[in-house]
Amino acid sequence: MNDTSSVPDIVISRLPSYLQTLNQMAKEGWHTVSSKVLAERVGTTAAQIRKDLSFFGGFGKQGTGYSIYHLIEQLQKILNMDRVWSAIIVGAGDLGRALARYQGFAQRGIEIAMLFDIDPKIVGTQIGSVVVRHVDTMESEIQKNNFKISIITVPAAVAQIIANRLVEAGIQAILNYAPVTLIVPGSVQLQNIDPVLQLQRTLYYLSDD
Amino acid sequence: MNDTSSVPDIVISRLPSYLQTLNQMAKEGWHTVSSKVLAERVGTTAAQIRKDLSFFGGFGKQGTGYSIYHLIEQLQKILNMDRVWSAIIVGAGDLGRALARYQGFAQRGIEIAMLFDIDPKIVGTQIGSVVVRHVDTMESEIQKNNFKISIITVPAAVAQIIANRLVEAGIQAILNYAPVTLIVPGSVQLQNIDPVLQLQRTLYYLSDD
DNA sequence: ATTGATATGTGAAAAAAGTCAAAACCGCAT
DNA sequence: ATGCGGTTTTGACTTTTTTCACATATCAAT
Repeated sequence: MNDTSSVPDIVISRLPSYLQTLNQMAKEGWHTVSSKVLAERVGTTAAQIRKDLSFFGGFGKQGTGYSIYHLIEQLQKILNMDRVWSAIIVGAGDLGRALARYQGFAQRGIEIAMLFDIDPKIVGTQIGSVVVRHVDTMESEIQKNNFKISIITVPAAVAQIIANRLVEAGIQAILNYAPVTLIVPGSVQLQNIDPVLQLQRTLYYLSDD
Repeated sequence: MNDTSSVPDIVISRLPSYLQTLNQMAKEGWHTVSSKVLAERVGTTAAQIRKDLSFFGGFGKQGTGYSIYHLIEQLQKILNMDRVWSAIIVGAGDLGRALARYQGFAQRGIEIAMLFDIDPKIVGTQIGSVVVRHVDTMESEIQKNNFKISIITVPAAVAQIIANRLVEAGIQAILNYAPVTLIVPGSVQLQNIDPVLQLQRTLYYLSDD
C-alpha cells in the first residue's frame, strides 16, 4: 500500500477519522483539545493519537493540548486536502446515481465531476449536478481534464475491464464498489467498499441466535 | 474489537476476502488451489494465508493445496455464514433505497428483511422487495423478529440517536454509513462505511497534479 | 520402490504497531 | 519569581503481526 514513504499506511488511514472528529468538535464550538479528549471521541487511545501525530511533527502545546483550528489545517495539508479534488463515477446504476447525488463528497472537498455509463437509455440524463456521459468518452475526458480519482460502481463482471481502462488512462486512485478483487498496479491506490464483506466480518462475533 | 477470543480480529477480517476470491475461482472452474495462487489473487502472501487458516486447523493437503469446495465450506462455517442472516436498514434516502435494491446481499446470504424511515411520504412505499415501515415500529419489529444486524443510512445528525435505539432494542451488529463516529458498547460490532474517509486516505499518496 | 517437484503447517525470528512513563514545557496563581 | 497542575514529547519497552524456512507429506512419473 505505501511505497517508499516513511509514514506507515496504517497511520495515514487513521488521520481522516481524526479530522472528521476535529471538524465535528470545531462545529460544536471547541477551540482546543487534549489527546485524551480527542481519543475518547474517536474511540482510540491518547497515546496512539500523539504517536500518530508525532510522525509529522509536534502540533500541540504542552499543558494546553492542540489548537483544533491549527490541527485541522495541518491534517488537511498532510492529506492533500487543502484543495478540491475532482472524481468521476463509472456506472450509473442505483448505487452510482445515489453516490452522484450524495452531498458528502462536495462538503468534504471531493467534486463529482462526471458520471459515465454504457446504457444509451441512461446516457444524457441528469443525475444531481452532472449529465451521464457514454463510457466510450471516458478515457478522453480523463486525459483532457487530468482526473486522478475514479469510483467504480459497475457490475462485478466488468469491473476489472473498467479498472484496466481507468489505469491505462492515467487514473491514480480507485474506489471500488464492485464485489470483486481487482488487480491494479502497485502505483495505483485501490480502496474496496463492499458492505457484505464488512458484515461477514461481524458475523463471526454474533451469537448463533 | 475482539474480546477474549484467541483468534485475532485482523485474521477474521481477512477471511471474507479469501472467501470471495475462492467463490470467484470456483465459478471459473477451479477445484483446487495452493496458498501461493490464492495469495496472488487476493493480493497478499502465501505465508499469511497459511498462517491465518492454521488458526482454525489444517484444511489443505501437502503437495496438493486446498480443495476449493471444502475450504469455502469451512470458511463459511467459521464466519457463521452457513445460514441466512436477516438485516434491517434504517433510513430510506437515496443510499438506503439503493442498498435495499442491491442484489449482492441476498446473493451472499444477507436478507434485507425490513426498511425503516421517519418520513410519512416514504413510509408505505415499496422498495425492492420490502415496504418502508415507520421508524416508530423499529424496536418492536427488532424484538419480535429477533433481528441482530442493522444498516444505518440516516443523516449524520440523527445517527447516534438511531444507534442508541438499535442497541437498546438488542441489535448486535451495525453497519454505519453516516459520516460520524458512533459510540456503542463494546459488545456491539460496529463497522463504518464512509467513502470520503477512504478516499481521503488515498489522497495522501496522490501526486499534486 | 524411488525420485523429484510441489505444498502444507508451524515454530522461531523479524518487523511493526502500540503502550507507557519520565522529562520537558506551558500558563496561571500566588 | 516560584511552584504547581496539566499535557505534550520522546524514546524505551511490550505486544502483536508478519515473514521466514524447514520438516513433513502427497502425487506422478519412472
